Amino acid sequence: MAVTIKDIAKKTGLGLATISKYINGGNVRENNRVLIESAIDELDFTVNAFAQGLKSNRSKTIGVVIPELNNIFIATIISAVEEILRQNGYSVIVCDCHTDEKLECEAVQFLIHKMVDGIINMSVCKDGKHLYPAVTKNIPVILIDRTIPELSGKVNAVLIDNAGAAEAATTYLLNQGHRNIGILVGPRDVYTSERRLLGYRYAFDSFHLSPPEDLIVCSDYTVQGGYECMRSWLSEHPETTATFITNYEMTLGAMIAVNELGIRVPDQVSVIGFDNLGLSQVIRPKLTIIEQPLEDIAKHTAGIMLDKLSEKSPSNPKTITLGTTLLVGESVKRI
Amino acid sequence: MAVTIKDIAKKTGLGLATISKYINGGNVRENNRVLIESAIDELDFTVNAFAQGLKSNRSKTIGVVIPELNNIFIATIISAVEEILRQNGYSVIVCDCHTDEKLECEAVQFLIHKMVDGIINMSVCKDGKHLYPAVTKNIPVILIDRTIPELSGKVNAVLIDNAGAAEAATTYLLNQGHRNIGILVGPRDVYTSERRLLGYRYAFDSFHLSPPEDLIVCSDYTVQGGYECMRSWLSEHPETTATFITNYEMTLGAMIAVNELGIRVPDQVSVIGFDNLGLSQVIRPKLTIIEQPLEDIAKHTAGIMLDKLSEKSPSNPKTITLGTTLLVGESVKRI
DNA sequence: GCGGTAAAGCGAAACATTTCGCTTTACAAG
DNA sequence: CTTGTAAAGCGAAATGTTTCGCTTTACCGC
Repeated sequence: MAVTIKDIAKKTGLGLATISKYINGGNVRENNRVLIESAIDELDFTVNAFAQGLKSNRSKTIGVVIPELNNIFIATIISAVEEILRQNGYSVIVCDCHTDEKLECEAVQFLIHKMVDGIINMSVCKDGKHLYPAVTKNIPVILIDRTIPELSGKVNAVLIDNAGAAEAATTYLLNQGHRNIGILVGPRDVYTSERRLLGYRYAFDSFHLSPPEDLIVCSDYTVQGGYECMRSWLSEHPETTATFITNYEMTLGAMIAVNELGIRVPDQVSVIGFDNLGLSQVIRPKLTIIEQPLEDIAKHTAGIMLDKLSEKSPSNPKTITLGTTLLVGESVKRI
Repeated sequence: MAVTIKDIAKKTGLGLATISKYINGGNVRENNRVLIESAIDELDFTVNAFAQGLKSNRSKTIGVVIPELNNIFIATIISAVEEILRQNGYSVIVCDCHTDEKLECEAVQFLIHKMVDGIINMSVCKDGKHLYPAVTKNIPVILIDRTIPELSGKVNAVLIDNAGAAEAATTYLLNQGHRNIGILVGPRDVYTSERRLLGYRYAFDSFHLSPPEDLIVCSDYTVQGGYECMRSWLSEHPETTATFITNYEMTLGAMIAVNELGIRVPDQVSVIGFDNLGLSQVIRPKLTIIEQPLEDIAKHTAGIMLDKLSEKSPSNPKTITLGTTLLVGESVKRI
């Protein structure tokens, strides 16, 4: 039925090995190259990826396991990673585990069955057990955004300097004269959340001040969470002069709350948000925000993966930590 | 190196065909089943997907080609489709073509090389040429959200009743006494855009009225577009009493503009938005919106795909059109 | 205990490619 | 014209599964 390299060999009078060599980018005599190419065109040949995989044990496919596809921060990174990988001939299988550890664990096994050559994971599970099957089989793994101490030395990671980002934002607010600075972080046990809170405390430490513990709030990284928190800050803690919201969704929620209540930013309250995505650019006053280098995260992730897949002997895992930028807008007032 | 069914056959004393049968869910004598299962456990056997594919010519993989992964409407649908397909053993390869026809065309060929069993596509290309290679090879195709007349009868489609949705929204506004009703649609040549504008006109027709052509605006389905358009309506067309914004991003942009200008909704202007996603639920006043049945779109898409893949002889392509719901909130005033 | 029948089991061939270990070819220098 | 060498070409074996067309087994009712 289908056209195979045998047919190409027959048509050109060349051997199987030569056709195979041509396909895999090997050198072939010029006239034979022409011959092969015209035969391929004429018979409409395409190589059979199954047979290739069977021999080479490589699928040219990468598995991606994420907590929610339906999240612009995650989708933006994955979209950029996918683009680079596809340009290099790799397809990307996406598994959305809906922030469920069991589904995440199953997703990893599913991907291994599907013979993926590597796995990229923004992890839900804290101890990394779900990745053991991949590590055991020497499948390269790259953690993004969140690291897992138990897996240190076994897997790669591309992170951002969360503590540094939060410290920079908080320091900026302190330098502008603020002291009653609220911070809104995500769930207590999420890596980025912990680190961002830590950075906030560092900044106060540097100023030899204690942070206002009343104004430290853990929420859940959702719009709803940001909305509610901002309302309660404004009503229950009117002493709050500045707020630092540590992710995109919560920043939006907080700005909606502010708008609804008719509170003027930065006159009545200063705001530093997180992530320079879609809406951040439209909101007025122009937000002062921490910008994560999403494009760089994607580039490094794809780059490390391609490196690991092309190297003959396995090298040591890499961890890359990228810096963030404080984009100064008009949402912080000097007091 | 790897454990194969031969090893299982050897260990259990059974034949190759029996092991294969067991793996594929065939009947096996109870004691043999136990024997096979313990051998599989002991040797840590997993079937080799390449060899399976080579014989069966099926990858149990579906390709998805979309304009932007980084779009909550699209990501929500894909996430739900992926979940259902994965539960059925299918993996999903995502190709984000960044609203570029050339990339879209390449993505389809890429997926065919990757031996996908089916393709799901929210199409950028208007004439469907990019899908010919798939149609020719009898690979099932499902279009979502946007149809392509040229491909009618050759591919499946899951759509929503765009005209009906727009007609319902417009009729509602007319019934509330509005006449100067603005509509903001997407790019002129996008299917959903055309249909939604058509529905708007139908509604005016039913009332034996002509729509206010000044207030019909084409934008680009982005937050920025919604923001700018709402500002210009409010300043250049103060006669506007109601607006119908026909997608999620533009709805957000419009609401930001309204908030910034301190315009009261619905007292000064009534608004009907589109898509009951994330932010729509947080914005006050509670928006009156057209809700698309995202979950149903996903269910039907995955369902049709699984049907097509399991049927022995190819049946005629299906087109499903789903209805929308007008969720009445507090953003429309009776005048 | 026997015969009949449905279920279960079997081995070999086939799927399309890459790789191994050679042999052949081409071409330049002497 | 000969020789040496690097480049190119070659066929067979191997990869791990499913399918085909049978044969064997198990079990029921008589």
